[in-house]
Amino acid sequence: MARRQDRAAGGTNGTPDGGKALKRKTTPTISDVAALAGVSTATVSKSLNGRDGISPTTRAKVVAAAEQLGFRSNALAQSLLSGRSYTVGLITNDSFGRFSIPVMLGAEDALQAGQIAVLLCDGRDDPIRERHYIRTLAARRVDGIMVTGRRADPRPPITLDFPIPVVYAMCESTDPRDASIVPDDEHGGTLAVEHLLATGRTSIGHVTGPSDFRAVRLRAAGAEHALRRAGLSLAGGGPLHGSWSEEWGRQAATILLRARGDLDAVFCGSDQIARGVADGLRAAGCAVPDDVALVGFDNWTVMTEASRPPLTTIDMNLPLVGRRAAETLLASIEGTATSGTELVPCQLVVRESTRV
Amino acid sequence: MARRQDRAAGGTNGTPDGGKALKRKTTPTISDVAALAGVSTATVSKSLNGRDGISPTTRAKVVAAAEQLGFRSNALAQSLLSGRSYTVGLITNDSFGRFSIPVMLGAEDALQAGQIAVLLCDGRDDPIRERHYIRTLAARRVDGIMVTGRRADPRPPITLDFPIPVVYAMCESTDPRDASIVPDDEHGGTLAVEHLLATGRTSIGHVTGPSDFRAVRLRAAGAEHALRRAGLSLAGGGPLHGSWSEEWGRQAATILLRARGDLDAVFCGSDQIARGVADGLRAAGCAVPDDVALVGFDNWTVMTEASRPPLTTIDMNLPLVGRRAAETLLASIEGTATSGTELVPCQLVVRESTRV
DNA sequence: CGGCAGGATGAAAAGGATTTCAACAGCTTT
DNA sequence: AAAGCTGTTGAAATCCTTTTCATCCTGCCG
Repeated sequence: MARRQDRAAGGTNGTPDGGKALKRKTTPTISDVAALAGVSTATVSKSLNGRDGISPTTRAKVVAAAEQLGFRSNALAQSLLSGRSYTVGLITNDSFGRFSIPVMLGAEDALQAGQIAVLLCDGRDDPIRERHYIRTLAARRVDGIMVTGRRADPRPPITLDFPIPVVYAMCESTDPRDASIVPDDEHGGTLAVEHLLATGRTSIGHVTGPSDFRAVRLRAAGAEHALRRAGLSLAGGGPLHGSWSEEWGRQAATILLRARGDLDAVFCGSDQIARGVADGLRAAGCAVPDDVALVGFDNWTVMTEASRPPLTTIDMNLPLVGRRAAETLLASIEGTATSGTELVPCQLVVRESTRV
Repeated sequence: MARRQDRAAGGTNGTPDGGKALKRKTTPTISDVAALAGVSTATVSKSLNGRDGISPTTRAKVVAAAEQLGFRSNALAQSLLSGRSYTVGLITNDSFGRFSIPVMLGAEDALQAGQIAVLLCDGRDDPIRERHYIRTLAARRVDGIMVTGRRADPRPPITLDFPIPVVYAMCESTDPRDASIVPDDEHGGTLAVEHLLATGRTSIGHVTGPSDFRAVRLRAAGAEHALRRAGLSLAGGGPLHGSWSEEWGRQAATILLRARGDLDAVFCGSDQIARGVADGLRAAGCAVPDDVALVGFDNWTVMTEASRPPLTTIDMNLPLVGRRAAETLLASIEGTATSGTELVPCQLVVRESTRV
C-alpha cells in the first residue's frame, strides 16, 4: 500500500525520540519538586500557584527546583480535584467543511483565551456516532458542548442525560430554550440589495439555491424587503431557485436575460452561483459590471477572486459566529446561561462586480 | 454588534437546561453505585469492567444500580491512575484548511477507533502559539502529538522537553529520526503522465506552482521520469512555474499553445491551475479533451466538477495520510516506534478532460 | 521574662477509579 | 473433624494536586 522512503540516516534508530531522549524516566511530580526543594508538597503547590503565605526565599527555592526538574502540573489531577476539566467538546456535522471551519477557528480562539481546550468530534450526520461522542465527552467531564454543522434548517437538540451547557453555532436548535448563534441571513440579503440600489440599479434579479434551505428563504426575504422599501420588486417576479452550482448560475443568467431585457443587477445566493452567473452573462455578451452588476454570498475567496470580475459579496462573519458561541458557552459554564437565538450581522465586501 | 431574535417561548427561562434539568445534584460516583448496590467500590469496578472473580448475581446487582444512577466512569480519574489520557494533540498550521481537513478527518477516524480523543490546536504559523499549545498538551498528559500543516518544504521539528511520541502528517520534519507521513508527489506526477501517454498523447506540457515548493519539484520530477522512460520530454522544455491560481493557468495555456503548435496534453500542478488552463485553451479555440487533454492535481471537487470539462486529476489520498499517521502514532504510543518518512501513494481519478 | 500575635510551613484529607492482597465462606478431601 | 482448596468480596494503597487547619517559630509587647 505505502512505500517507505530510503534515508541515509536514522533508519536504524528504533526509539521514538532517537538521541533526544531525556534521562528522566517519568514526568516529575510535585513530590519530586518538594523533595528537591526540601519542603512539603503543600508549599510547592502554593509557591507555584502564587498563593500567599509563602516567604520569598522558599518560593524562590521551589521555583528553582521546579525549573530544574522541568515540572509541569498534571492537569488531570487538577481537574479531578476542581471538578472542571477546562475542556469543551466540539461536535460538527459538516465534517469540518467550508462553513464549520471558520466558525470553529473563531471558537477555538475565544476558548483558548479562557484556557479551555477543544475536543474534536466529527458526527458525520450519523446520530449513532453523535450519541457515542456525547457519551465520551460526558465521561471526560467536559465543561460544555458546542454543536456546529452545515447550514440548513434547525436541527433537533442533542440529548444529554446529564446537565452540561450546550451552544449551537451555525445550526440552530429546534428547542427555543437552547442557545444558538447563527448568521443573520435576512440582514445579508438586505445589505446586498441596498448596495445595488445605492449604486443606481433598479432591475434586480435573485438567483439562489433550493428553496427548502432556510437560509435561502431568509436571504430572499431580506432582499425583497429592501426592494419593497424602494418601491421595487425582484426582476423575474421572484427568486430563481436551483442547485448550489456554477452550472445553475450559468443557466440562470440566460433565463434572466431572456425574461428581462432591462436587467441591470443580480444578487446571488452563493459565490459559486454568482461566478456561474458571471460566466453566463459574459457568454451572452453582457458586461459585468457595466451592463449588469453582481453580488454573491459567502465571501469564499476561491470563488470571489477567481471570478471575472472579482465578486462583491456578503460575508457572514463566521469566525465571529464561532467567537460569540464560545463566549456564550463560557458564560453558561460560569453560570450565566442564555437562551434563544442570537443573530450575527453580515457584512458587505465590495469588489469589482459592482463597480459604478 | 449582534441583535437578539425575539421568541415567543423560552425567553424568560434563565437556566441553561430549562425544564430538562435533572434532580441529581452532581454526577454519581462509583461510591454511590457501591452504596446503592450494597457492595464495595472494588466490586463495582470489577463488575463494570468485566473483570472476573465476580459472581453473576453481584454483577447483575451492580449493573442495575449503575444503570439506575446513570453512572458514567470519570475518565479523568481513570487517566490519573493509568497514566494514559487516551488523548492526542493535533497541531496544525494550515488553520485546518483544504489540505489539513481531510488529513485530520482520516486521523480522527483512526484514533476514535482506538478510543482516543483529539485535542485541537491551531498553531497559525506562530511559533510562540505553537509552544504554548505544546505546554498545554504536556500538562494534559496527552499520549501523543500529531503535527500537520499546509504542504510545503519540511519543517523544523517541534521541541518537546518531555518524551512523547510525535508524528508529522503532510508536513515532513527535517529531522529524519522523526516519523513523517506525506503523499508521494513524485508518484502522482508519474501517474498523471503515464495516463496521458496511455491515451496516446505525446506532446505534454506541465504548468505548475512556484518552484520553491518541494511538492512542485517532486511532481515535475515524476512527470519527467515517466516521459523519459517513453523517450520523450516536456513540451516547452520544462515545467512552467507560476502562482497557484486560475489566472496563471489561463496565461500558461496561451504560452504553451504559442510555443508548441502540436501540444496535445497538459499536466497541471493543481486543479485550480488546470481549470485556468481549460478556460485558456477554450478561449484560444482549442477543444478539451479533443485537441488537448488535461490532468490536474488535488482532486478538489469544487474545481474538478465546475471545470468545463470536468477534470481528470490526481488524488493524494489525504484521509489515508491521516489514517496512516494516526496508526503510526498509536503504534508509537504502544511502544513500537517508527522513524523516517512514509510515502502514501496517489491515485488517478479519470474524468472527461482526458476522454479519448 | 512570659504571653501573644502573626507569619510560615506541613500533615492530612479530598477528588474518583483501579488493583492488589488478605480475609472469609463454603466445599471437598483425607 | 481437620486441613486444604476455591471462589467472592472488601480494605487499603495508588495516581497527583490542592486546600484546610494545626503546628511551630519568631519577634514584639507588657
